[in-house]
Amino acid sequence: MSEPRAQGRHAGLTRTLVLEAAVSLVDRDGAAALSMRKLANELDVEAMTLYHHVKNKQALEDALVEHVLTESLSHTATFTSWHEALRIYARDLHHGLEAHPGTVILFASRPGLTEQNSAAIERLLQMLVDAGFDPDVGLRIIYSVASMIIGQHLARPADEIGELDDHLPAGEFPCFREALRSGVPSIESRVSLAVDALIIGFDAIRRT
Amino acid sequence: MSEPRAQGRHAGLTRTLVLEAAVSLVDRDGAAALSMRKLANELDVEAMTLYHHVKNKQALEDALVEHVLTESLSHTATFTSWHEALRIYARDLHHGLEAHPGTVILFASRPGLTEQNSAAIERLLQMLVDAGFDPDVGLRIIYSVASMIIGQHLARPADEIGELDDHLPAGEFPCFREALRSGVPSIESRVSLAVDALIIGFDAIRRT
DNA sequence: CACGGTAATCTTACGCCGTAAGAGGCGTCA
DNA sequence: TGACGCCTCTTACGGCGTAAGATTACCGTG
Repeated sequence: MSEPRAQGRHAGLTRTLVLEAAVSLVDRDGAAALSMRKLANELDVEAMTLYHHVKNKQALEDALVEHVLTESLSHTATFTSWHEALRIYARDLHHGLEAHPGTVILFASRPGLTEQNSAAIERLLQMLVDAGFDPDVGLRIIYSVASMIIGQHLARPADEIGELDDHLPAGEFPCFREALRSGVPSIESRVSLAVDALIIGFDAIRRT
Repeated sequence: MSEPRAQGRHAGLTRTLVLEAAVSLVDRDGAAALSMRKLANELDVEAMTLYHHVKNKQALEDALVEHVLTESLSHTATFTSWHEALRIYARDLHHGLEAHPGTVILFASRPGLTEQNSAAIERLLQMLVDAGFDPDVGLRIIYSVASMIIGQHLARPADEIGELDDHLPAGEFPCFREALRSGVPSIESRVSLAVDALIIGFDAIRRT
């Protein structure tokens, strides 16, 4: 909010500072509100200045995805079973997206194969193969868990169902309404049920 | 591509024509390439003309989601079991997204509680409740399946892994590489495995 | 046929957006 | 001191969604 800086006056900007400001902005206002100009404004800088610290907007978005993944998948615990490993991967991803809900839509449009994520996948695959899964089945298992978590975070039943509950003829969709008696299902309850089911199912498939 | 029409000259536009052109454009160039101006251009019309047929761009995107859902969930078969019902719901959604891959990202950002979808959910819930699931568990089951399908369609391993396979030190990620020996996992194989696992898991949960 | 209303279309304009091109001050090191 | 390179700003372009309003064709009524 200060006065415009003369050309050449350093602002002390850093790639890290840029990314942190971007995460804050996205957490506060959502990914749709992320623009180079708004982000620059938050940093008291002109938009073009950002291009010295990130290649372009797409690279910035990739970096945000990487930031969230690095933050959530950082620990290098060793696991006692593939169940536990999968469950912890799911939990970490879930918590990361919960901490930065605005970034979910970025996960939906960017690859997400960061260093951290590849390493986590490698560790998971190792455990799955050791447990008797074919490597390609193991990979599909990991994709299933990650896809499900991201998909669940994209779905906002609260947003969707609010309207439904109102402008419906009251006699329609009795089961749907009954299912909502105790409120809209929380993301925790949805993720938890799906992770449980997937792991039970994978275990059964392993034994065939 | 004809000459500009004088004001007031009718172009014979229809909401349906607009939506069909939008689906074609998105199927051809992706959702990011959908703009009111480009869509208008496809229809030989000025951008503002479209606003007589759709409220705004967001409503247009909602309508595209509805279009795909209506197309894929249209049939009203009766099912013999909740397994079968879930499986067919998953298959229909999967086929719909496969037919219009460009729209997947719209499913990720828009609610998607269309008439067709609500009706399909109601039918599914009915079967799940009859089979002994609590209504709220049934709803979470449906959310799990839908989220997983959409998440799987958002993930493009081919895009992601191509680069990985190249710029990696060749000694790293041995399991990951091994899992890719027979190629990147197809979306069919990923969806199929995940649907199987989910249904086995839900069945086990039901019996507890 | 005349006429008036309504629906469909175009025109113009505004404030956003990403970013290409280039100018200018500052620190550093020879 | 001078030269160079880094960081920052300025300007500009073409694209975006869409508000406001002008223009014309069509249709129902007398």
